[in-house]
Amino acid sequence: MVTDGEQSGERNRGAVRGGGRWPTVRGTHAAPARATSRDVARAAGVSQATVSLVMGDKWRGRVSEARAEAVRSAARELGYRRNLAARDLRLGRTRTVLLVVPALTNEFFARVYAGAARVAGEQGVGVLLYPSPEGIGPARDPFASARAALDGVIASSMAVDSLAALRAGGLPVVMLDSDPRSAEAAATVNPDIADGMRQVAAHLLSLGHRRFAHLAADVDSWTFRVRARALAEALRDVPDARVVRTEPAALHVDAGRAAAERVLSAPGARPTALVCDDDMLAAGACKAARRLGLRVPDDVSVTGFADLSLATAVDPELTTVRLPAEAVGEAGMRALAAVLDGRPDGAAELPVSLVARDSSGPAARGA
Amino acid sequence: MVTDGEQSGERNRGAVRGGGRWPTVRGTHAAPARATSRDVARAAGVSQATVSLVMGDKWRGRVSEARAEAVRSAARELGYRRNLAARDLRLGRTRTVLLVVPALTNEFFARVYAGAARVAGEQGVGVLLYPSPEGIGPARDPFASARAALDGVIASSMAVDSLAALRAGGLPVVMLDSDPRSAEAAATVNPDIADGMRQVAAHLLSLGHRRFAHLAADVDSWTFRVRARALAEALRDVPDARVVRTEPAALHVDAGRAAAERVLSAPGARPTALVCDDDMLAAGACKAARRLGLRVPDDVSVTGFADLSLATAVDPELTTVRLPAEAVGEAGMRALAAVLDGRPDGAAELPVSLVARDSSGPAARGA
DNA sequence: CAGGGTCGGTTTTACGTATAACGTTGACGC
DNA sequence: GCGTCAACGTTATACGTAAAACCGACCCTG
Repeated sequence: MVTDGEQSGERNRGAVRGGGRWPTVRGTHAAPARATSRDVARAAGVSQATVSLVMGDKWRGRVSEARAEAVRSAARELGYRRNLAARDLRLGRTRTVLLVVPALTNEFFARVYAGAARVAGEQGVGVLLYPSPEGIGPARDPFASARAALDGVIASSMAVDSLAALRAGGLPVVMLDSDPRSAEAAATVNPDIADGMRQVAAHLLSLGHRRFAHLAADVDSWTFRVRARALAEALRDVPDARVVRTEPAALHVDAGRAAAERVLSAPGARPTALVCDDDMLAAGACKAARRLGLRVPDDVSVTGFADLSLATAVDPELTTVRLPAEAVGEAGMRALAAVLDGRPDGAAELPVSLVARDSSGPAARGA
Repeated sequence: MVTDGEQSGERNRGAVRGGGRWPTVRGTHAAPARATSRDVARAAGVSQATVSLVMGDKWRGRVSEARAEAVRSAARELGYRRNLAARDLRLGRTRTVLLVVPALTNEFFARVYAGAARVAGEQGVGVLLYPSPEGIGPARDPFASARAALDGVIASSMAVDSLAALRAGGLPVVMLDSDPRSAEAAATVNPDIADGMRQVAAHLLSLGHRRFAHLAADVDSWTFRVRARALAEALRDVPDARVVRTEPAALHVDAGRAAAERVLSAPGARPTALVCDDDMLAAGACKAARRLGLRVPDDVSVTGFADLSLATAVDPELTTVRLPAEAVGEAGMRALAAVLDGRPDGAAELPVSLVARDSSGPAARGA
């Protein structure tokens, strides 16, 4: 039934190739010599095409259960794994997506990446990173570092100001932290930022705070605009609540410290609560308070955003909003996979939660 | 000279394929329809093989300068880029390496990754990450998440206790932060940890410190063993210098705080300087000091290791040893590339430098 | 002038997979 | 008993590249 001996010459050649192709490093270096679908076919007594069908899970009405099982067990026996290069070549795809984030050294994005990479690993796709060398800010040429072909793009709105360059490549794009109504993206994934800020406001209001300062980040992106708007809306209905907005500060501890020093030493009634756009700014605000001889939270409360590890490294530990960074990455990757499969995906919104720690407390009486 | 019309049917089929293969997402979606080496060959009036030679930069004595230039300009004209899937298939390689690090959320490793990814990008290779889900600690099955074929591995000694599992795959391995004399790795890349610790010791000695505590990390890996040894050796020749070693603490701020509290409140003469294995431990030590009513650096000096962004986020800012994390990643990637090219690479040692900030100061007199 | 080398290319082939196109075998209705 | 159809597989082919094998022409050398 199965022609057997005729192909042995071909196999021998394969062995020779294996020996020559792998340079012997440091003396010993075994050639992997992986099994191909043809090897599996031979072992299972079927044709190569059948193996492809079974391994690709496309055999529903085309291969009998018995043969399918034979193929699977032969594959297991030989340790067969599909050659991804050959598969990609045949399918004309890349199994590679580009993740555009401002900076990996920002823990939030490192965690977004970790989440995306985990899902990508499950799906057998690779994640290329566009490492913006300059930190937070628009990436000039997202393709500069990724000359390789791509299947799709996941981008943070903090790294790209316009999708024009990305769309020019004709690639589907999933946006993170961006306006869900943006029609440019194939899908969007956002933590529920507005809700987070509402929780912060409710927390501080319940502690008796009425004079707020909003320590804003200087990044012009959806996620920060939402913070500002949500805070303003949450305080609108409280009769005696007031909020001043500092001039925007760069996303660094030191910029946060400088901005906080200014607002805390400004003339007039001092705010009793500093609502910061990010944990790094909040850490800076705590430093500022200490330098001015103020105690946190006795004299002034401080809240952050993100819940980075930094939040518990500083003293006092920060009250902050925990953003599901890993989940953002995971959802982004899944959304892109869906789009690539032709299933259009909509806008996902992920829940967030307030973590109350030591940097917030009751408002000082009559201060 | 070049047969021209005969192949047009083939090309037409290609166009049809392009239309069918790319699912139309959200209405408009242009098919990329990339140029192949054969298209370039036709445009330049040469054979496909010649294009391959020229693009692969292997034409030194095999193709005339005139033709090579013709090929290059035709390629530029058509926007030709090599199809990596086809290339990989032909060469039997993967252009993918695995980076095994304890955790991306550890800023040090995020920076190592960033460096490696940058070099990898230049070389057109992808970097797969083994994301150890449990934080610092040995990775059980480095291949579990990376079922794809690999060309090589870069691993931190903090993530793998033994190379056995990696070597079993028959892959070349570059080790980071590991014993350079280890014969198992094809190459090693290390920051000059010993020198860093010597600089710390010299700095503190010059400030008059004589009673030291070494706040050690509980990770059993080369990089931490070297810290301990180098500190001991640096103090050996100083007559009245004494160093106590705390029981090892996990690499977290909180563990550092707990260990520091113990050593600072132990009976007997209190150490005037806390030498910590990592910035996170140092941050914890500062918290501990404050809780015990001690001032840093007036009552006790604290030093860290790594120079993470955390070092300047806490108050006071940490005196620490700056480790060239990005450079470690870059060197690791280059070393692996060298090994893969058959050029064996040795042990690289990268310079480090002490950054003196506010957490270290003159030893308290007679304390 | 024969024999060999070198230069500058081309032809051909194989990498391993997915899938369109094409048999083969029976069962079944009429 | 014959056409039809479905179920089950197989054959053949193309994806785009790299490189081995081949080949003509020209040059040198004895």
